[in-house]
Amino acid sequence: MPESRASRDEVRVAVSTVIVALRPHPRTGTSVLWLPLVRRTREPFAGRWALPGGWVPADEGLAAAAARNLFETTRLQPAYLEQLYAFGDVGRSPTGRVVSIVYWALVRAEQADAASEGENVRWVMADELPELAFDHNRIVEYALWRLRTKMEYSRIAHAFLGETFTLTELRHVHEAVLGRPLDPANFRRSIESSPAIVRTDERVTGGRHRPPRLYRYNTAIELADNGPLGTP
Amino acid sequence: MPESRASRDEVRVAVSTVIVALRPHPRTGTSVLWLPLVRRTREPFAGRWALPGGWVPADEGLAAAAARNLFETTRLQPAYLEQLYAFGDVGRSPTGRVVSIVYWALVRAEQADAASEGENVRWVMADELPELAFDHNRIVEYALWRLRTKMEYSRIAHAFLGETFTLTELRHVHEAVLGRPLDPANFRRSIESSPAIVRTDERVTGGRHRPPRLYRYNTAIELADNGPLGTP
DNA sequence: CTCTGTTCTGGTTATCCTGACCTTTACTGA
DNA sequence: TCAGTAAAGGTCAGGATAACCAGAACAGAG
Repeated sequence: MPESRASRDEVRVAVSTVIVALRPHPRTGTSVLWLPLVRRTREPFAGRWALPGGWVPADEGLAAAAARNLFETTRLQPAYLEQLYAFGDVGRSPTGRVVSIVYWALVRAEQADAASEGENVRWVMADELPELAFDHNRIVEYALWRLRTKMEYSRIAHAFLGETFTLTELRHVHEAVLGRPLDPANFRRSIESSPAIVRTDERVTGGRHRPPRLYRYNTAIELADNGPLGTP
Repeated sequence: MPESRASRDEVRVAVSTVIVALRPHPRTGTSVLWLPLVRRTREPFAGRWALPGGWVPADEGLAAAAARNLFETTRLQPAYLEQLYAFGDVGRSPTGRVVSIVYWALVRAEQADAASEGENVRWVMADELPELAFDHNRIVEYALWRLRTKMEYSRIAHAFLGETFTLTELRHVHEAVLGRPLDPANFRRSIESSPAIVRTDERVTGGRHRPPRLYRYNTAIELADNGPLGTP
């Protein structure tokens, strides 16, 4: 939520985005969830960390406004963007009534590494969040819950990976999101029975082990069932 | 969406509600989904049917505004109210930019029967909708999809029934929502294995058959997993 | 060249869940 | 007393899942 233009009898509309990336834990090295925060430069909550966002102009769609604000503050262009929830309690902002349409985005690890991290943008681990401005802690909590439940029936893991990937890479994404280890053999079976992911003939050599095959998403199949809205 | 107060550079916030009730089909007699529509009295779309709704005042929460608008236009007080989606495309309304926070509500059959149905409020079957104002057909379509997918893991069927109910009544609710018949024996097993619904010792006599037992929801258990927001 | 550690890959088994179907029970109304 | 109806409970096969085991294929050390 950006600067305030307080006024009575007016409901202002903002967009905020919860962005999630997969990066290694600094100590254990296992992949965990990270998200970028921006430092607020104005009141209210000046100096506090918050989710990237801004006001919605009259001539721009909600998703477009979320993506634009995200790019302007962090230079990130997410591989996945989905509406999460509209937060509109009366007391959310001390400077007037604000309804925030919150979006939820995933970025690939390469993008996250290349993203500008300066004075006012910082990546933090999802389970080590500081106290955020407004009700943003609650928003992040809800976003992570949605991520965990959605992973099961959708192909959102795709957003974290490149065009091709090994089964172990894909399994690491699932493990990071779900927070528990998965059996490699069973995971392989569940993926190979799904038409959304196809095996290629390519292999990856160079590791001290049997070379794994590369897989890719089957773009012809749309498995994620988001209902009549397509990608709501 | 109510009357327009067109102005440039301003994003107005409205709430609309998709309300669903279970009532018998006029010919077949089986229970199907119905929803109440209100006739628009002003431009744009004057004379067309639309979802009940209105503007959000600065001092009222989103869910509260949805419930109040719903009561004022239809006298309905839903047993269940949940946020569905925020629709905010630029061209939704011909009279300026409007972001509609759409809620989704269920009412019991008794309430639906007692509801005022006059010149400007009419109940229609979900699969025989007329052409609605704005993008409301698309909104209803999405709401019904959510209802069908959510029925599986939640206790929302409760909203359609009273305190106690027989398994057949509960099964009829599920059948109406899913649109297909369910095996009574298997349905019984799935319900009895769930801790959310408990069997009482009461029976219902009067039918020309073995008297069924009454069941009730276990209020101590919160099975519906709506995440950290509780009832988002 | 052989050995070893690692991960990939495929297979087996027990278990749970689901759907389809059948039988018995218990009531009302003719 | 009988017929009709729906409740209630049981069986059984098939599919999905989880846990576990074993061989295959590489890189690097010695």
